[in-house]
Amino acid sequence: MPPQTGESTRNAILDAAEAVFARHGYDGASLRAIANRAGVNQPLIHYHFESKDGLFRAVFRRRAGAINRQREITLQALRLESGPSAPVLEQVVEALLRPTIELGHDSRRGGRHYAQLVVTMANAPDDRSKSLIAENYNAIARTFIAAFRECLPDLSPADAVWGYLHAISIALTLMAPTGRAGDLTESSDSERADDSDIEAVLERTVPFICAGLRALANRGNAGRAGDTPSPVAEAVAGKRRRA
Amino acid sequence: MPPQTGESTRNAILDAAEAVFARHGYDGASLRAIANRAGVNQPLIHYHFESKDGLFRAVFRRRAGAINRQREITLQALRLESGPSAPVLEQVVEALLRPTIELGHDSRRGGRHYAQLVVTMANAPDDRSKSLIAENYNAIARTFIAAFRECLPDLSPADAVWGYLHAISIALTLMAPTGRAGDLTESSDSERADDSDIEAVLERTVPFICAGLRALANRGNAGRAGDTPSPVAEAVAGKRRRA
DNA sequence: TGATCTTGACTGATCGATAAATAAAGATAG
DNA sequence: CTATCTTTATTTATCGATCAGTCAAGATCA
Repeated sequence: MPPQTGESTRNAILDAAEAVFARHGYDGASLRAIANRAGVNQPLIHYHFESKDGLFRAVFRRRAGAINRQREITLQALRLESGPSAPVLEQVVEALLRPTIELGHDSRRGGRHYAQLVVTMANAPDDRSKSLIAENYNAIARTFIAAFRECLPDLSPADAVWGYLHAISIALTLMAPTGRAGDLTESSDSERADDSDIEAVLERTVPFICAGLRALANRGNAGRAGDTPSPVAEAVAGKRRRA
Repeated sequence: MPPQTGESTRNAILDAAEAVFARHGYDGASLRAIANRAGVNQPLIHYHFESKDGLFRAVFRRRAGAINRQREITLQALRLESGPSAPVLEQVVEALLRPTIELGHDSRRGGRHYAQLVVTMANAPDDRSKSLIAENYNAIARTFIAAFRECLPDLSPADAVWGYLHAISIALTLMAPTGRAGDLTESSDSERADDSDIEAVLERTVPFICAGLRALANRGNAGRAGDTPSPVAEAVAGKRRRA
């Protein structure tokens, strides 16, 4: 094979690595399998990326910025649009979710594989995963936690953190569609739960998260006022000390 | 070493395997590391569990039933308590969450390690993970999806599935506390977000999920009535076709 | 000429798995 | 009560395969 631009083979290796790492994890992925999938030979990976660890970090670095840049641009636009008042919570939550979900559903490019990789790493306990997640996602987390509190002034700092983590938990699962939603739909049901339709997913998920965030904001200052439809506080707090 | 009862060494191996699998994943875990941690030698694992895969499945099987049994017992008690009317949604959601969160915070026994294992497997794309998750958690999923619809008659079957998946996404993340909640709290904040306090976590998470479920139930039939505090539908549905 | 890529061979380590020997406990028989 | 056999539990030693990483020697293009 004649030498390519250099950049194109690099990307071919990264694409292959993204897919193999996503499917088999860091330890389960072999450089031989990656080289084979990329149509190159194994020493070339060391030529370009030094080591297996270097390749893994390169895979992550290539995609990491893109999502967060898109999130921040959208959020900035929402701030301009709303002027001095706070932006609409629904739009803020959508700005947080949409880039990840769209990437996860992008099967032409390797987006789906990267999505799977992030989901796994976000919940992995090893140092490599934790450091890469923190490096790439703590800044954007703080940005959106602050935005939540702009929309909901009653939301305490700690509750904003919890709300963000809940939102991200949901978003991560939606990034890597497994088809489980369809599996759990009974055959007798009129409509199937389809995790491949981005807009349908967002129309169900954004209101879910926004309602949850508003509930956190109203927690405490609603107190024992009778306007909440159920005896929530006692049921949760008072119950259980015996299993 | 004299031969033990057999059962005690089996459990020692399972405990060690649970911890090592949780930390390094299936491929990253070596039978030698597991044997070393268990205080036995490596071939004994094959004597008791046939193969690495057999050991892994045994680890999973040992814990899988316990959580779901506890969930079903609690749900059954709620049904008896409420009589002919539907049980309180908050209590149903708590019945779903509490066993997993308690297990994840149980550091004396290996519960924390198993929790970490489940979180990883729930989002992993390989066949072993998917089949084990489906075998052990699809039945309980259908039970709680049905319970949600009892509490919220307006909740469509598909929305109940989505609500359940969202709830489980959150619960899974809470099972394996990473301390990220504390990391994301600013030092200036009055209260820290602490993921180690089970009751505090539940008091924030149960209302979040219940509010989300109710929002899904009210989706559509609330329509353009002015009682919802924000222009939700248009903002989510109409926006975006340009990035 | 120099950057890019291929080929092939090799190292040292580690992996899952197996075979064979052994030690203790329990049953059985004289 | 004791000698023998069986079963279960465990160890030592080792096999073949595979892994990441290295090196040397060349090939192909700009």
